[in-house]
Amino acid sequence: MKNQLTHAIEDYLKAIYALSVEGEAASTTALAAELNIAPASVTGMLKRLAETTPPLVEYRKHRGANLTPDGERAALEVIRHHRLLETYLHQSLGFPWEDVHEEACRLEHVISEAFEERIDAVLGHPTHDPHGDPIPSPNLVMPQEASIPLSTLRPPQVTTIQRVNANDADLLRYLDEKSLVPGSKLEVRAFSPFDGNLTISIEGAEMVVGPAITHHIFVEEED
Amino acid sequence: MKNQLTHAIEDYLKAIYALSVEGEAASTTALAAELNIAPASVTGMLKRLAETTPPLVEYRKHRGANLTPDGERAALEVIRHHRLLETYLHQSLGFPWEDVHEEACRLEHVISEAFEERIDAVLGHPTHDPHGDPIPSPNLVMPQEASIPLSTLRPPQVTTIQRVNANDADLLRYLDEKSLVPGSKLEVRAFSPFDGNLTISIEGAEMVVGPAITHHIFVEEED
DNA sequence: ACACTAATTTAGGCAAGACTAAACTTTATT
DNA sequence: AATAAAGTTTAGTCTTGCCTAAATTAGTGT
Ligand SMILES: [Mn+2]
Ligand SMILES: [Mn+2]
Ligand SMILES: [Mn+2]
Ligand SMILES: [Mn+2]
Repeated sequence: MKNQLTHAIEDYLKAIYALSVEGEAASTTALAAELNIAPASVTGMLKRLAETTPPLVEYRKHRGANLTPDGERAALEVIRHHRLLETYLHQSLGFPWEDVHEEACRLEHVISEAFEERIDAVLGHPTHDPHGDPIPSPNLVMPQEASIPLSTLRPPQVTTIQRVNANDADLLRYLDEKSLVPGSKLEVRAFSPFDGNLTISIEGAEMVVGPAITHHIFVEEED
Repeated sequence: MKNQLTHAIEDYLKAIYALSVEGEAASTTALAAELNIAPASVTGMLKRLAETTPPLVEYRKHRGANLTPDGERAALEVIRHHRLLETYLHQSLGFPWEDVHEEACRLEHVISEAFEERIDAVLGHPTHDPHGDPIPSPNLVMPQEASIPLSTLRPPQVTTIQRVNANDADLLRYLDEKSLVPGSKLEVRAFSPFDGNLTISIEGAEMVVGPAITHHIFVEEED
């Protein structure tokens, strides 16, 4: 059962997990883009992943890939490592939040279960990483949470930032400066049609933010 | 200058460093034993390491390998990572000292300079790892320290444990139990010829230890 | 000097993971 | 339904890092 997965395989599984939300298969090109690998290479790897014992993905030519239960478990294990590491790097080692992803992406493949347990304990069993993404439980269940893009809100509206979905370090640094981080309360004051700008007030300050930003910020869902 | 070294290469350089104390070249077999790799494979790697730009080792057929200045710098960088990590795992994350080596051996190849600096700062710039080995300075100078095997002492003698040289986890666990760790003061009370046993008192307790143990314990040198 | 042994190298192979170029499907457009 | 565009797969190569078996070299004792 405990077959040693390579770093490469773990990254593939993680990417497939991320791209196959809602049961949709992850396409070859999407994976290639996500992983920065040529599409041809992805095809090769998907075939291998579908033929391991036990198979880690279900793969149909030209249709893309889905994780098998085994594959999903392996993916969640890596994601748990990743998110715990991000949290640890940020909270305990003082890494700026825009830097944690890259470091965690290397460490995630290498830490032992003992390491995982220790940082989990030191952090007090956190439920979310610094970007607001939920951390899978020790028995690998991913908490299901609903949130909607800030870009879809219309004034007047008060809400709280749940999650920030961005990889670009510069954008993350900017968001941090403006307090556009998980936990921040904000009020949507105005909406401009055509350009989709929102006027919001957050932490006492008022600001206008365009869709290139509001698209990446997820807030609590209304009832 | 900053060529990306692979994990495998880093482990070779570290092993060559360890085996080539006093300028002696590291032999193929010794490296093979240290790295758990077939001698033939070691030969192949040594040739590659001697032909990189810049060369990392100086290699002469049947004569073994020495590090070039570039190779030594790379080795010291990895050793610094390793020893800082061991210290961190032990002190900050509460890993038992017999487990830190294995974990550090994987992490050492993967942490960034930022990570290195953070844990160094959190630990207060430690000079020695949990086994008493000196940590190379940030600019990669290895402190030179003299110590002698406990097995060479003869009563009566009082000394302090400086360093423990062992990889076996069971032995390390045992030593820890008996307070045979760096920093412990001890008194050599008696020596048995033929079997080489030493009677020592440490932390109030008296005990007899054989050469299989005293060989691995290094104490401060007399003047 | 010679032969035996231990250490080392050579030769040939394999698996993982990547790439490019070319061929082929699927999907979208007209 | 025909065709163009986009997406995907096949085929062939490369590098890294390891392996085993066989050949060779160095070192030692006589
Ligand atoms: Mn990764
Ligand atoms: Mn884990
Ligand atoms: Mn290592
Ligand atoms: Mn470093």
